Formats: sequence, structure tokens, C-alpha cells
Amino acid sequence: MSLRYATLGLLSKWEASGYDIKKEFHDIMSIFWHTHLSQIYPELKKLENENLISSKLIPQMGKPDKKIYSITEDGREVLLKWLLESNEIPKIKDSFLMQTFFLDNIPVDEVLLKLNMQKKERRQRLEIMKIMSKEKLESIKERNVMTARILMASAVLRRGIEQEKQYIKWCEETISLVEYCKYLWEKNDDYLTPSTENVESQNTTSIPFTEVEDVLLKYFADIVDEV
Amino acid sequence: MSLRYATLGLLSKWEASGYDIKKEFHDIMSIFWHTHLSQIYPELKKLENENLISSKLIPQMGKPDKKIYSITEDGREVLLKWLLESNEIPKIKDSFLMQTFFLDNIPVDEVLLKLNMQKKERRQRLEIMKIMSKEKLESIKERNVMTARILMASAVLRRGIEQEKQYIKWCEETISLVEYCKYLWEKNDDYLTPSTENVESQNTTSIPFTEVEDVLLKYFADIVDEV
DNA sequence: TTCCACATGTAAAGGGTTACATGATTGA
DNA sequence: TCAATCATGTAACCCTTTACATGTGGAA
Repeated sequence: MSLRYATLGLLSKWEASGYDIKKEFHDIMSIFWHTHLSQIYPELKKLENENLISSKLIPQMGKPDKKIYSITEDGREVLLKWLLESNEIPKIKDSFLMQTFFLDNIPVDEVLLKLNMQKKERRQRLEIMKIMSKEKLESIKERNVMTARILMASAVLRRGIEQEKQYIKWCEETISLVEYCKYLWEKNDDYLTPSTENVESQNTTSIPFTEVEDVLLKYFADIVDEV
Repeated sequence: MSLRYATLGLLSKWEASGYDIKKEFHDIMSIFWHTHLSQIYPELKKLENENLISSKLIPQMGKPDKKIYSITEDGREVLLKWLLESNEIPKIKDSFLMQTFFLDNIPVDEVLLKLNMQKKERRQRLEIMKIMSKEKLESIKERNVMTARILMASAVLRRGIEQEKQYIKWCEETISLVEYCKYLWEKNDDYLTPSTENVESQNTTSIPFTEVEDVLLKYFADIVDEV
């Protein structure tokens, strides 16, 4: 349902073609949403049929014609209603965290490889966001004006940067922890051997808690220090 | 595609019925995934048809029969292949951040209300995770053993806690910023008035950058300090 | 006596992804 | 000459959500 509002929201800021909208989704909006061109075009058609947006054809030289959409009064009302009335609680689907949860099933070297790869991926995302942030700040300074629109976009950008930074930090901490507790995977080298009924006691190494007490207590320190 | 692996992964740890699986999704797995019972049951059937899991019926007193599923050798292989070969890059869909991006369209009081509500929501999630974390630490201490499985589950839990904490902090910072820059919304009180072609220059208040320079520079400070 | 937890499902509708289809221009 | 960018779309498939359907036992 949210592609509808993402599109209306975007067109509440600027007029745009389907292709332009895709670029926005790929740019700053990638911090909170993603979609495909093949989903945008039918959605635009639907929105136009409902009179929430309208279009005009712009012929271009050398390039294919452009279909520029703009939001209508009805569209603006629908958008405002959604902003005022619906309280979206983001439903998280983090496939990497899901893999992490099951990573005791593969050899410890592979675990470390995966965590390092994720860290790299996150660092790339962070770099892109930093560049966006720099550009934004410079354009604000240049034009020497501030609007509510720029303010909210900046807030979203900051959230994105913080999230990536923290993900990277978590990767590093988890890598250290796994490296420290490597031997827990020892008996798991033959990870393709048959499973048994009592999975808990077989196929894994358990060590007395005292050996890792300090590291784990530190790792769980967050429980104690209140926000 | 990932419900498949979430299910296989879960059954690689314990045997479970569809109902049990739903409870796990609602519990610790809620940090990284969510689903409905009506999706779990067909998925279990599909997995059984492909011989990746097998089931046995457990008659119960007073309660309906239980269908307990366990992973097969084929299932374990499929799971390991996914863990070793696929590098999941989480595709973010954060509907609240999306709303935030468009919040310049509604009155500033409504903006503050929304941010405060999100903060409250996030705090509730954090409290639940803290309780989970406490329970986990106590059970580790009690049993006095450590396994790779517990380690990875703890890492995921920590990530969840950090994320909620940071989201709360971001809400607070953004509330302060919006309160400081309230006047940017001033001319936007009549937010149901007709739109115009040149959206950028109308319907919004712009102020010289210098007035908020300090606050914004601080807000953008993250660009400068490297990870 | 009403609601919640336990327990398993089906059906329909809606949303999202991948593959297919076309075609011009520009830069490497 | 090959790939990428600009530009618009359709079709098939897959995944996800909401609504429907049924029934028991225990607690408030």
C-alpha cells in the first residue's frame, strides 16, 4: 500500500516522470524504500485513473517522449489524510540478521567471512549517504535558505547515516566476539554430517560459562544502562 | 523466498509445529522477520512435499492435535547452501521514515505528535527486548554453558536493542530540531489550500540559513567524523 | 459469559519481483 | 562495437496480507 503514498509524496514535492521517480527511489529514498520500474508504471496509471495525479506528454529531441505527472488536489488530500491518520510501525525484514541467527550451522571461518562482507557492503552505503549529506549541506549554504522540506529530508538522511554506522560497529563487535569464541564451532567442522534427534547436545561444543563470562557480560551490558 | 529459510533455520534448532513457529516469529525472531500463521501452514506443506521437512502427528488431551515438523537431511543441505552461498543485502522498507520524509506537508504540532508516538512505540519494543536479553543471560548463567547457537542469538538480540535505542535517540533529536525550527511551518497552517505549479516557492516558509546554522551544522556533524 | 490461548487450515485479494519487449543516443 | 542511460510499458510468477472457517479448555 505504501508505494502509493511514496509516489504521491514525491509528486507533492516535484513533478516527475516514472523514470524520474525510479531515480529518486534509488537516491535518497533508498534509505527507507525500494521498488522497480515495472511496479511504478502501473501504479502511476492507477493513480491517474483515480484522479489523484495528472499527466502531460513532453516530446523530446533524441530521447523518447516523457510523461510528466503532477499531483492533483484529490491526491494532496489523500496524502495528507495518510500522513495525519495512519501511524506506520515499520515491519522489519532483515535477511542478513536472519542469516546471522542461523550462522552456528556453518564453519566459523565462513561466519567471519560473511560478517566482513556485510561490513563492507554497509560501508559502501554509508559512503554514498555521506556524499549525499555533503551535497545537501553545500546546497543549503549556497542558497542560504531553509525550509521544512529540507529539514525533514535532512532528518531522514541523518537517520540513514546513523543506522549504517551502527551496523558497521555491530559487525566489528560481532567479529571480535566470534573470533574470541572460535572454539565453540570446533566440533561443527563436519557440518554436513547427519542430524540427530537431540540436536541440542550433539553437533555442537559447549564450554563452561566462566571462560567467556567477561566478554559476554560486556556484550550484554546494554541491559543495565538505561536509555 | 526467505520464509522458506526462516522455517528451515528454525527447524534446524528445534522441532516445532506451525503454531510454535508463529510464536518464535513473534518472539526473538521479530527482531528480523515477521509473518502470519496463514503463510506458515502452506509453507510447511510445500517444504514437506519437497522432502525438506517431515512431520508426525501428536494427539493431545483437551487440545487439538499437534503436527510436529522436523528438518530432513535434504532440508539441512538446502539451508547450508543458502547460508554459504547467498549474500543477503537487506532491502529496507521503513514506512515511518517514509512518512517523516513527507512531514513538511502537515502542521508542525502533528509532526511533533507523530515523532513522539514513534518514540513511545520504539520504547515498548526496547523494553521487550531488554526482558528477553535478561532472561537469556540468566539462562546462560544457570546452565553454565555456552554454544555457538546461543552466541549468534545473543548477537542478533544485541543488534535489535542497539537499533531501538538509536531510533529513540533519533526521535528525540529530531523533536528538538523541529521544535527549534517550528516557524518553518508557519505559512503551512492552511495545509489544505490548493497547490500551485511552483510548489517550491509557495506554501512554505524559508528562512536565512544563518539563523539555524549552528543547529544544522551540529546535526550534520556526522559527515565529518569518520568511522 | 466473554475473552484469550491453543491448534489447523483455506480463499481471495493485494503487493512485489523477474523476465520480456522495444528502441534511440552517447561515451568508452 | 559494446555497454550504459534514457524512456515506457506488459506478463507471469511469487510472496504477503486479510478475511473466513472451526473447535476446545481455562481464566477472569
